Amino acid sequence: MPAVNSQPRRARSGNQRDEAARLAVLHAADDLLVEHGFAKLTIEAIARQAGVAKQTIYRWWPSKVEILLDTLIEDSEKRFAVPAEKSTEDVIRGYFRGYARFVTRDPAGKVLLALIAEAQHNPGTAKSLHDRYLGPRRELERDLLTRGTEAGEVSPRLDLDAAIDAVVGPIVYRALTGANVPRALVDALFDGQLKP
Amino acid sequence: MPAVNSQPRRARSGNQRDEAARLAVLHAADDLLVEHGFAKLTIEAIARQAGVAKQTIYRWWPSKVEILLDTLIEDSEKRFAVPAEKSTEDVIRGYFRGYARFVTRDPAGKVLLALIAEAQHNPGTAKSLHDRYLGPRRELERDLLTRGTEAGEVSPRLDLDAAIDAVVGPIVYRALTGANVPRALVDALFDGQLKP
Amino acid sequence: MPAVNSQPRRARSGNQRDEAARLAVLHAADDLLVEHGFAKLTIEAIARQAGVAKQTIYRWWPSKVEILLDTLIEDSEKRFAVPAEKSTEDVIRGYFRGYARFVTRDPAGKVLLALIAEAQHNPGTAKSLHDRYLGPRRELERDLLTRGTEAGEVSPRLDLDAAIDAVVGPIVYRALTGANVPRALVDALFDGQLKP
Amino acid sequence: MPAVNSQPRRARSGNQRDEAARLAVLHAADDLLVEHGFAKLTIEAIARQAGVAKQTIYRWWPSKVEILLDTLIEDSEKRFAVPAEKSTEDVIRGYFRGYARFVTRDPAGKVLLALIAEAQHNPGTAKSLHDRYLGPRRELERDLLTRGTEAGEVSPRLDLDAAIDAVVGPIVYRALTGANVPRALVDALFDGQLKP
DNA sequence: TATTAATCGAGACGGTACGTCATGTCTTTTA
DNA sequence: TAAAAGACATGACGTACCGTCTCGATTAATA
Repeated sequence: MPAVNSQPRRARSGNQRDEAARLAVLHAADDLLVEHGFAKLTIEAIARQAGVAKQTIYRWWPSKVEILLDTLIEDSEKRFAVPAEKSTEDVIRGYFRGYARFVTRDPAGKVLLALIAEAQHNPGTAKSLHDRYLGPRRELERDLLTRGTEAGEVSPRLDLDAAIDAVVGPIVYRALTGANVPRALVDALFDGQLKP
Repeated sequence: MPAVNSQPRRARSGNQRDEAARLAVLHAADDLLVEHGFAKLTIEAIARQAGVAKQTIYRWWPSKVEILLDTLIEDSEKRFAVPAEKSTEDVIRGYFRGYARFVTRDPAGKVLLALIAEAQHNPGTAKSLHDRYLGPRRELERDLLTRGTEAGEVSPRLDLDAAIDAVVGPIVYRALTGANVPRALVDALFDGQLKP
Repeated sequence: MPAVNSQPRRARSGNQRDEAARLAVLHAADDLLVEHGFAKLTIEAIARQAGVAKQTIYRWWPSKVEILLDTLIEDSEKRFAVPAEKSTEDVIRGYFRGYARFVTRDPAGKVLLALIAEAQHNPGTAKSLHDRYLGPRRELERDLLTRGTEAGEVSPRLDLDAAIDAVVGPIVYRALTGANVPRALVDALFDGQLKP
Repeated sequence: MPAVNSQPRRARSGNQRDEAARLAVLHAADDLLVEHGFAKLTIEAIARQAGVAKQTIYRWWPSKVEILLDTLIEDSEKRFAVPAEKSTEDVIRGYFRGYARFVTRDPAGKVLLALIAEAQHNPGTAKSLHDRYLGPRRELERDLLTRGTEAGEVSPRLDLDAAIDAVVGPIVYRALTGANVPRALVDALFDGQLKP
């Protein structure tokens, strides 16, 4: 059964990890999740879609969760990075708007929702999700808000983590329950928690 | 493989649905979820644990999600009902405190988290969860808040659904990510959204 | 992937073992061995060819060796039974001629050679082959020769097992090494060992 | 995973074939066959055991059968050569006694049995076994017996190949079926076929 | 004294088959 | 007619080897 993606691909590079295979797996996982849902996201299907041997997947990823984390981390960085420099009110507000857009309208955001979901079923997923995604990102978010607070741009009503959860929580919860998250709602949450 | 739960049980009742079998399935599902996690919650395992034939499960429930919804609805009603009468500030505040307790500390609350999770993987689950649980409950929550607003006990900053999500969202999000939800946090959310 | 053998087949018979499935497996094993050789005789291929689930095979046979033993026992009985009644010289001589024909010219005889071969690779196969085929058959052969000796029809030069091996050994050895076994050779072995 | 056999070994010899690697492979194959049986005799296991890269094996041997043939030919020559000079009755009788000892009691004899077995599963093996082992050896055996016949030391009842098979066949057959081959049996076969 | 060419260990790769498990459907037997 | 029992086709799981390949290192013969 040949690869589904058609480009010539594959300059097999001997002893070294094959970057083309790595990308094929990540894209296949992404595609399958978006097109057919998590239930159809099996290792066999990924291998089939990517034109890759199952063993190649098992060699590099301990589970499909880690594959999804890899795609999530890459996609998040591109579409949804935590601003590392400026901490003005508008930048911070824009970050949360971007968050809402990511989890409700960007196909890549489905990966985050799927991983939060999977973490309920599987303690290992929970740990990986925290260690590799939620934890590091939260660190950056805290930095962002700390800098904003010091600059007098924002002023959280609650302790930092609680304040972030008070904004992010409703966004994610609505995404998980299939509701939309209009920009006005994000702004209201932001104003309520960070601009009082 | 005989039933795990030991009582003699089962006066097989021919013509009528066997209530003992129904209860055995619900308890088995609950037990398995709490003790071994969602991953081990298979139809086969439920049948084994309940000492029931698979077909008996398939006859009465279209999927294991509906089994869990049955247990969730029963358990919610017992431990976590939406107050139908009084709508004082304290009652409403108490309701959200109960919500937080349910999803973070009550084993039965794990069922709700598991169903929210499963809904990400499976559109049918999403529909059932809304139609049978989230929707009806939200209706009651809206009533509760409406009565509270009319009585001048609370005064939501946002439209009703958004206001409820602004309180429930952070609670559920923290539960989903394994964080605790101290009573003080619930109170702060409540005060911020409903008492301004 | 549908069954290869085409008849409508399969009136699935619920609680009871499905005889059609059993036969389909035996025939598929036989066919594959004869047409493609032992190397292609995998459980997956048998399942495919028989239009049967792998699990159905694993449910009833501990290994493909036992499948082959089943076919060998049935086929041997039909084509190559040990004469149970008469023990005249001609009957006994005819038996050994039949033996030679079976292992060198009958496709079903390939199964015996394959099992002797597999027994070298696998102690479990060796045990099964003895317990289910070689042992019982040797018992009957000993009876046959004992009756023949008592009737004065034959007179073995060696003890019974050695005498039988002195005739059967060359036949099987030549079959295993791809040589033919002409009738005259069988007769010469018979005359040399049993008619001196 | 380092080599299992411990000596420092291997002064990698650049341009030339590495004799140490060749021997390591042969010994590893022998060891694995004797200690763990044919089933565990995989190319990967040989490479592991020998501390050699798989490619080194594939470079020099087309299959593991050829490896075994190499060891068999060397070991046969040492322990079990066809007498090239004298052809007295005792020498010939001794040869067959040695044959029996080799296939039933010498670990190296297991290799011959394994190859006869493998030849049933694989036509390529059958050809190699004949071309490189059975054929040349049979040639020598015919010479031996021819010289013995001319010297009046033996007098076969059958044509040469049949006579040899009438002695060797029972020996090998009993070895294949796990029976012992006492010296007296060899002598009886020898006397019956070659001394009448 | 470089350069070339073949060897070696290592190990990634696309595959096939393994034996196990859960799915949802079906049938028989028992009460 | 409900329920226990369990056979069945389907298909994913994670593992083991297959035979091919490409690397970087080593070493002998050649230029």
